[in-house]
Amino acid sequence: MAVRRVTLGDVAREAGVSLGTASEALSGSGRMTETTRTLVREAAQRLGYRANALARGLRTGRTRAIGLHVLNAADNFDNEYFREFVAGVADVAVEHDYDLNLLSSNPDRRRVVSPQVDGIILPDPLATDVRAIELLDSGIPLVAGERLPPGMPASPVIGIDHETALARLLDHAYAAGARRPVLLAADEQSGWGVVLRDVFARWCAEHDVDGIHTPSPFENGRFLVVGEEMVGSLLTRHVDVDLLIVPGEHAARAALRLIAEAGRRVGRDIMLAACADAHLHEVLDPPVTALNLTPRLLGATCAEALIRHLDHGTVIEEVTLLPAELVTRASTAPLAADCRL
Amino acid sequence: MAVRRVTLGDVAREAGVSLGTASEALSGSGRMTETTRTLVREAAQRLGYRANALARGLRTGRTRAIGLHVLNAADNFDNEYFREFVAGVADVAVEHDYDLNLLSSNPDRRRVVSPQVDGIILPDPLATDVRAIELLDSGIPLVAGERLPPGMPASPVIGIDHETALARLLDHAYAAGARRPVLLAADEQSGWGVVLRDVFARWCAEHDVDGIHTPSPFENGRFLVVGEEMVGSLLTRHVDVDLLIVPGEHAARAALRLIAEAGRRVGRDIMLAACADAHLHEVLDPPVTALNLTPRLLGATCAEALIRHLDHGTVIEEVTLLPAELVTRASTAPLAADCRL
DNA sequence: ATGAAAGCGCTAACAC
DNA sequence: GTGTTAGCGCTTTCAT
Repeated sequence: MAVRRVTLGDVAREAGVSLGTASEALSGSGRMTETTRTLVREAAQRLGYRANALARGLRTGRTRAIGLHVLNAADNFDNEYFREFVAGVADVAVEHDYDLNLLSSNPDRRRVVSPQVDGIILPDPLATDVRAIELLDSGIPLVAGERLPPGMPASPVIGIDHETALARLLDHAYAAGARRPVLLAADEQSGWGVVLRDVFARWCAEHDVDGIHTPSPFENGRFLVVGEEMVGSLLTRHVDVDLLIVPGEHAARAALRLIAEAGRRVGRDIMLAACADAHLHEVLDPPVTALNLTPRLLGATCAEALIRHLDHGTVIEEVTLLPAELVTRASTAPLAADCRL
Repeated sequence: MAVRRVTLGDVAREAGVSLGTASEALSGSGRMTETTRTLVREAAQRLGYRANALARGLRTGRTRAIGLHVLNAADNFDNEYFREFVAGVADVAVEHDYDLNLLSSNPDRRRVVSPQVDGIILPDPLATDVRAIELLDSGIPLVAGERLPPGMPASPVIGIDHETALARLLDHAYAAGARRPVLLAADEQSGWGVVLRDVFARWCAEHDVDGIHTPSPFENGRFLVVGEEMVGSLLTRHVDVDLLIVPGEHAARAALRLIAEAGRRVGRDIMLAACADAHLHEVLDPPVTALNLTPRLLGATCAEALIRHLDHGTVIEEVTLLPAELVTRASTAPLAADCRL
């Protein structure tokens, strides 16, 4: 099982030089005859030498790996948003020859070993996530991929300009006749939820509109179950709701069904929109308006900033916000004249 | 930037014991007074000690991380199949407190450091993938998540029983009137492609059916571009095609559009099915029949086997095949009587 | 230009 | 029961 690995010592012996020389020859550093260098290179090649990353890391304090904190892999991968974020990070990591470590994360249990990574990306930090807090406190270079909820240790953040995006969505729906909006969004444990709540409240006040905000569990496949009664009771309690804003594609799909079951029709007497776009929205019936949060770009930007910091010491800005784009589809078509408040 | 980390030496000094004692106290091994043990534990707690995984790994030869080889992260994450696979692996890794390393993989360049993982999962090995071959040869415990294409170094495999599944799909379509099937599937670089090709050929021979097999690029979002002319020309060259089998959801969606553009109607004069199911198939119009390859289960099974091997030395079977389920939907409804060959 | 040697933080074998 | 020590494979001074 344990294969005897070829070490640098083996290479040095094979090449007839000392350990230190072999090391420098391969790393390309320092002063050296081209002759010895190629000699060592050939020996390494011949033996199939591959440096032991652990030993190197122990010595240098660098691992050439970045960590991606994942709170609950199974649920998170259900979201296109998260998948795209990971893809963006992975893309950039590969490009810079960094490994990507999905940091295992049972939220209840503290880590007993420190993660063997040079830097960490923390997508969608949650206030209740013990491990995330641990990572924030660890002193390892870190960038949060979305704003931090209140109460968490500070950190550089790269996030989305939800303020502008949500306002634009609300404006769009308002123009189409919506006067009684409901926002189903992540709760205050997430920075996303906090921002959306605030923007929504402010917008409603400014437009003298009586909006309803209902914190909902984080968007994923389970929304189908959890959201069921939430949306159902909403629609029966507030029969005049004419705009339902849900977190993402799973909720949108569920909402579409629930709205139909409530005897209402999206595109005629009620609108539906999602805060995070996904391909699924294009094929739903009707297609669902959403905010394109450019998660792949966001992930890539986080990784880019982190790696640049690690490789060149570049300082990461305290807060960077990327714009989001409103993608309008049939689900927010103007209400029929006889359905307007 | 580089934070002075707390080492085991610090803990030992704080607790007033020696290094070795501190180590054993924390790892819970061997003989020891409860008193000293708690003494050390408390000191570690007080100092916020976190073991250095690198040093431990160097010493023990174990890292408690498994590697997942990803050929092209961006493309792969487009597929529900792959995402689910990763989610399954991640789930099990977390459960056993293993970290999951997405092994960065520029296929053209050899790795210069050996991956710091105890074992490797190789989903969908491709014959052309230099890094995959390298990993197979590395001697690191490995399990392939799908059968290996011919010519690759041997390895334990956990895959899907595509033989039974595809035959079942073909039988189903045959019963619904299909007599002129086309299989668009991965090419011979992938084990999946090879199996599908063989099964398809055998089935066609047995049923005296004139099937067409066209190797296609691996299923992902780019199918929309690549598959366009492929499907288009197929439909014009062979106007009597009455069953189109595509790799996955992206191809299915594209095919639906292309078939419509060719003036034909799925569910009436032509059938459509996919080799790998996805949620998208449920919401397409019409919903698309597909084989549920249970990718999450497959990923989990791979991880389970690998970790059991690493933790307990359990031998991994040479080949394990998981069953796939045929999920029939409207896209393979019986052909209208006047459209049958 | 090259060799020798120290030491990164940890575990395990061996003294006491 | 606990302390001492060697050494995992590597990089990096410091001599030569």
